[in-house]
Amino acid sequence: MSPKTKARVLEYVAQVNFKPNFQASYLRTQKTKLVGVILPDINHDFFNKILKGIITAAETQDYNVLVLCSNESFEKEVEQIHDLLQRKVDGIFLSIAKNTYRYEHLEAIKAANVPLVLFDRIAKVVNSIRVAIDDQQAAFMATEHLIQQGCKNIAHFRGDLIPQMSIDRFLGYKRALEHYGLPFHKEWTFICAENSIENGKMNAEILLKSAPEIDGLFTITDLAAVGAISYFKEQGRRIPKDIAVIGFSNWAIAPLVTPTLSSVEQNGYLMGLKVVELFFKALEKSNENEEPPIYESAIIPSQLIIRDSSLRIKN
Amino acid sequence: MSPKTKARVLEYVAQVNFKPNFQASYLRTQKTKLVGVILPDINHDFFNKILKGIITAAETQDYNVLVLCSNESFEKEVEQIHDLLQRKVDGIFLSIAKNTYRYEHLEAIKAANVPLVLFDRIAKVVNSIRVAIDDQQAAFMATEHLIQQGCKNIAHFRGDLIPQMSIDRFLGYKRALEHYGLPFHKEWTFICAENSIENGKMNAEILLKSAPEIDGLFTITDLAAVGAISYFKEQGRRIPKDIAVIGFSNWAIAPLVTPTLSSVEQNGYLMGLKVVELFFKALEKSNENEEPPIYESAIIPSQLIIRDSSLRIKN
DNA sequence: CTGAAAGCGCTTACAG
DNA sequence: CTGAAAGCGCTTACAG
Repeated sequence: MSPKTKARVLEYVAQVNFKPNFQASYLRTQKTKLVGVILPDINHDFFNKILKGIITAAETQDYNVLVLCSNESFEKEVEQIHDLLQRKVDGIFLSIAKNTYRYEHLEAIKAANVPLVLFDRIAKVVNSIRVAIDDQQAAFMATEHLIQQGCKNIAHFRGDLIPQMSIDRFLGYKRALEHYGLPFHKEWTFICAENSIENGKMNAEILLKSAPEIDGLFTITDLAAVGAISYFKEQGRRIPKDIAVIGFSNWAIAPLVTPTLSSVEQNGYLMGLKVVELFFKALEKSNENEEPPIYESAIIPSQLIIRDSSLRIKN
Repeated sequence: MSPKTKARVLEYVAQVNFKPNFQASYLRTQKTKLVGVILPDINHDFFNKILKGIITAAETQDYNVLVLCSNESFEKEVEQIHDLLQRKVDGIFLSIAKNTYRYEHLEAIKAANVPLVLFDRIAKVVNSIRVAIDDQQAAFMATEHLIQQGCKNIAHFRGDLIPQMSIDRFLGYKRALEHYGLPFHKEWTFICAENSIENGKMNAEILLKSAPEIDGLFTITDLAAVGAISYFKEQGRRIPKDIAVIGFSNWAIAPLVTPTLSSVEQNGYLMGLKVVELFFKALEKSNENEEPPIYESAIIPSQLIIRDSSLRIKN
């Protein structure tokens, strides 16, 4: 091909704006430039921030993101994993559903040699790339804060029994009580089966009737805290003077409710960026074909956001 | 092939759980079973509900959804449309960015013979499938409600000048004033350039200083309403007695703020389902190859949610 | 260095 | 009705 011809061809390519067809190039390269994300919930502040981080970071490398929603259903999660494998995505990012306790579907991902990144809702028994916050430590901080505000009888609304994050936040709460020499009453821990205001309200009612001496509450979600506060107020308890409350996740509603809600901020956007970063690293390494693979993990820092619902001592 | 062999083959197929490779079958069928969605914003209650509807409906037909975010940028939107076309998605669902006022990129979609569904943020000049609410009518209802609550001097915080929805809500407001014989003061209409509480606060300050006689406010978003209310309260105005306020979109925060915020509920989930439904219809029709194509549209009903911020007359 | 050919995993049109 | 072959749009290994 003469340089002249070459120039003409290149010019033509630019002119018609030729772009290779990803679908076709897959057959040779075995790369789809697609990643799949499975979220347990879509109408969810925190997962949305993560999603935004994932989409933003993926785009920088010409990756597109398939978004699926398991609706907190284990069966759906399994099905969707297999759909994504069939799609031949280059990576799968998963936050596991609340009632997922078996992990064959995750092993299938590994068997297919597809990088798996677990985020936020991770499974400790599955070896994989992980991005999460240190829930235990964050819950410790939140409980410690209530103690420092003078609370002596601190209750906890936890999540379901299975999810690791729910266990860890509970353990952080318990550890803080022990650390500061406060008694742990197991009947002051309630389960919020679903993430809703109503659930928080309901638990608050049972709690207050059985243990009126409560003066502090740490809840696994902000919605539960909002529900609890609304019940406490109905019952004439002053927040934070009679009962100090702190939630978790720092949802958009936290600064808007009355009193404004203290919470633990998790940087979801950063978490999303990190998920993609570790995925790209794994992709590179997969070329080197190390055996056994080494899975990187990342802990995203979380921080206390103190607002009116727990602030008794002002300076 | 003997029936026996056939049975054995089918058995084997079931046994190894054979699934065709979508990527490869595309080459022949020219169908990717992928649709692309471009949202102007991801951390956004309403768009999230739409997204959930889209993902849910698409899944029932084995379609997967690529989610992109234009971040309200026209340039990004153009780029992402071309990415999706390169991906050979079977359909594109778009809610256009605030500052989009040229539509060559949408014409490119049509030229590529890819069904386009515009939702929520539609462009009236582009002929395509559309799913939206009747913004003008909804804004009329909201303003009418304030009038019925006895407001005489009603201000409006509108959106940017370009988006159709922003224009329509403004027109609905204006039409209601006219219909009920109230004067329209153009200096009582303010632009909320961004969807934030701060913006609402800021506009409320200017408004109250220039027109202290204001006794009603209709805002284009709930966040703007929340901001305005907080400023009014700081200034000692009682809500709704001195100033009645109604927002738009009925975000999750609306029932949680104090006073609870009246708003216009838009059923985002239903809108998402409808987007996919009209897309599937268009797919079927495209086989019939009608010329010129007829674009179906759907109007999703919206409804007033009256809460404390505007309710003066209780019965 | 260049260019033609093979092959990725399917589907479909066609020959037998 | 069955089965072999062609072809979708790329990339890559290879022959010239």
